[in-house]
Amino acid sequence: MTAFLPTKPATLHDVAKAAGVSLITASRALGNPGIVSEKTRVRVEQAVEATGYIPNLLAGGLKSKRSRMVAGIVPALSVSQFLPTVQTLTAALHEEGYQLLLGQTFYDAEREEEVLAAMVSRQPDGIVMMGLVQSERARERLRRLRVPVVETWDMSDRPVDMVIGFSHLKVGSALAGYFLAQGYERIGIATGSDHRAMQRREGFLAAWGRDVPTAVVPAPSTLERGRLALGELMERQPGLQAVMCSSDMLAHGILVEARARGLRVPQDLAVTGFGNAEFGAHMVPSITTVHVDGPEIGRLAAHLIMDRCRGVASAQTRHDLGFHLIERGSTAQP
Amino acid sequence: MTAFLPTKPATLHDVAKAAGVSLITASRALGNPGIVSEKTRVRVEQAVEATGYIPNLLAGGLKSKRSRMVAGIVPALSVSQFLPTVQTLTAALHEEGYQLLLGQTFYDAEREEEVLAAMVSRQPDGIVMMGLVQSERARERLRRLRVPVVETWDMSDRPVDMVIGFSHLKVGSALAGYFLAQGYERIGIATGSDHRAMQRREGFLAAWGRDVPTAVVPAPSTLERGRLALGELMERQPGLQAVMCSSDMLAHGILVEARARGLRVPQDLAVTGFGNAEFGAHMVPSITTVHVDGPEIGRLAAHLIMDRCRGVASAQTRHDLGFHLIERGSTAQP
DNA sequence: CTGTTAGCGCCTTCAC
DNA sequence: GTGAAGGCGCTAACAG
Repeated sequence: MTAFLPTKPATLHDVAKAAGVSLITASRALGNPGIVSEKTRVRVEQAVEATGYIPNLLAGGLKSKRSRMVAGIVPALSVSQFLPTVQTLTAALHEEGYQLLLGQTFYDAEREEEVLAAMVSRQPDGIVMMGLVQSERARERLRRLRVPVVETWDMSDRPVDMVIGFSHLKVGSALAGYFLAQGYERIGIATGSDHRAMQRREGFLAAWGRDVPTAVVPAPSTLERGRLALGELMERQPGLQAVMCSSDMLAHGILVEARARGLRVPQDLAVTGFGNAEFGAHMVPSITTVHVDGPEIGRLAAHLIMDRCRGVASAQTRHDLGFHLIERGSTAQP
Repeated sequence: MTAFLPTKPATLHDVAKAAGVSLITASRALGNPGIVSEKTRVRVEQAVEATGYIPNLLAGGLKSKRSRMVAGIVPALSVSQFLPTVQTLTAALHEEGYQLLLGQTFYDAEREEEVLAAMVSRQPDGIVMMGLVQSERARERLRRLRVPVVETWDMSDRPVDMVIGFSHLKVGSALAGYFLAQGYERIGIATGSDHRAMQRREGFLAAWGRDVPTAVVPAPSTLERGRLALGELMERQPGLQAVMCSSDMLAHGILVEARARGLRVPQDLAVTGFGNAEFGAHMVPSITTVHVDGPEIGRLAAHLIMDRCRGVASAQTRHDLGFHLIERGSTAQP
């Protein structure tokens, strides 16, 4: 009946007219079907079909103050560490009619502020950060904003709002404990330069008790940089027995370089990674690593934010998901 | 002066009052500084500082019909193939004050329609798809919408709107040509089940001239599945000499499994991948692969969409970026 | 260069 | 259960 050429997209007003009800009734039939009569609801739904109506969520958000968008901020999309988290976050939000706005900081505090400002302008119902918010100014602004903020992949006594993650210091000390138990003495560290990797190094050193030659590689952590790191460490530490790496890809590079130099792993050189990437479990030798439940971080972040939006906030602001060490062939004989 | 407690966030109205100008002048001072007087601009900027004003882009978008958001849709974030594209897309959009809304289809046509509908409700100024839009219904809807749509990582005679990519058929036939030139005879294919990988297989078979044993692995393509695929292919093709893989990670799995079985690469078994992942260049042996300029796809997509928004659209709707084969150690002696 | 007027499309508040 | 106003925050379109 109202099948005009779609010169102008249909608005709720058109739907209401087609259904013979008022605008607000049409709105309720779609947004809160329980409170209108069955008959009305059906007629409105038919009118939606007939008009090809697509709701404008921007307009809805303007009045209702709920944009149904969540900002998700990563250092860079190429940091594969965070991908499972972003994936489940996006999927869980989608289930509830929320969408993710993606931003990248490139490990730069200034860009972080810029990206956060850009996100905030879009009135997100929540903000999920991979890592802690670096800039103190940004932390302060976010606090004032009264928007749920979830920092992830780290732990803090003083989060902006909520935090889901684990202690990188403890990961480091757990690895040091493992190295000690294995009896390694001349060791090295190959690490990315980001805050979290450096925290793991700190934790390692604290438990290890003395300084350790360290090759710091710029982001992103690639296989090639792992290879170069081994070269550097072997020069600096004669008789190198074991290397702790800040990612599985760096560890992979160490394995490749070790083989190229004729070193047997783990007999001549032991290697550990971080992140439990899929490939590490199935290589030969497989890579000893630290596992963190990345997907769960994303799911939990989504739910914490959506609960806040619904007003069913829990008091718990710190969620420590822990980690565990997975011993594999790169440090131990099968 | 107006440093009240931030009970209500400042609006442009507050800024205008603080600056002693009208609302619209304040709007122009921020959105189009060139057309107001220097003095006015400075006063408005000071008022912004004083009030802590943060623009509400939702409200602006409602009136101006420009949301300054672009939808970016991937099969899944874990498909690392697309990451460089999404990364540059997001970054290029950010430069111009646009943000990316992220969606995932999980290779499912129904979810694709769902995600597109959700995105469209947010009034994006453009839509970037990784891959072609599958569902015919969704294609038709997108056409009506009069929103710039860029399909990527593929080529089509009949894109919804614009397409940036290359021909997967040609990639396949190029690989077959290479296999023929190398003199391989008993070969196999290990491939993901997605449309693009299957197109490469089709192209390969067409140029190869006869059927080839194929191990189809479910998404995502992992190292483990590569290992399993080699087992399957060796059973089905005695004397296997070479395997074409649909991704570098699958090829990596083949290499691992080959070594585990005591096969030398490339002497006993040659392997090719796809995507030119960083690790493939630096492993030993390095992986022969097909390179595609993923970052450029993202940049170009961003610019095509932003040009359309500015009305400076070019007539070219198909952008074939091509590809090239990179010969490395997994098929050739150094 | 600046201001007034009139909405964008929807949802909240209050009536009926 | 339904409806009539009014306004969310901002910006096009005209005027001055």
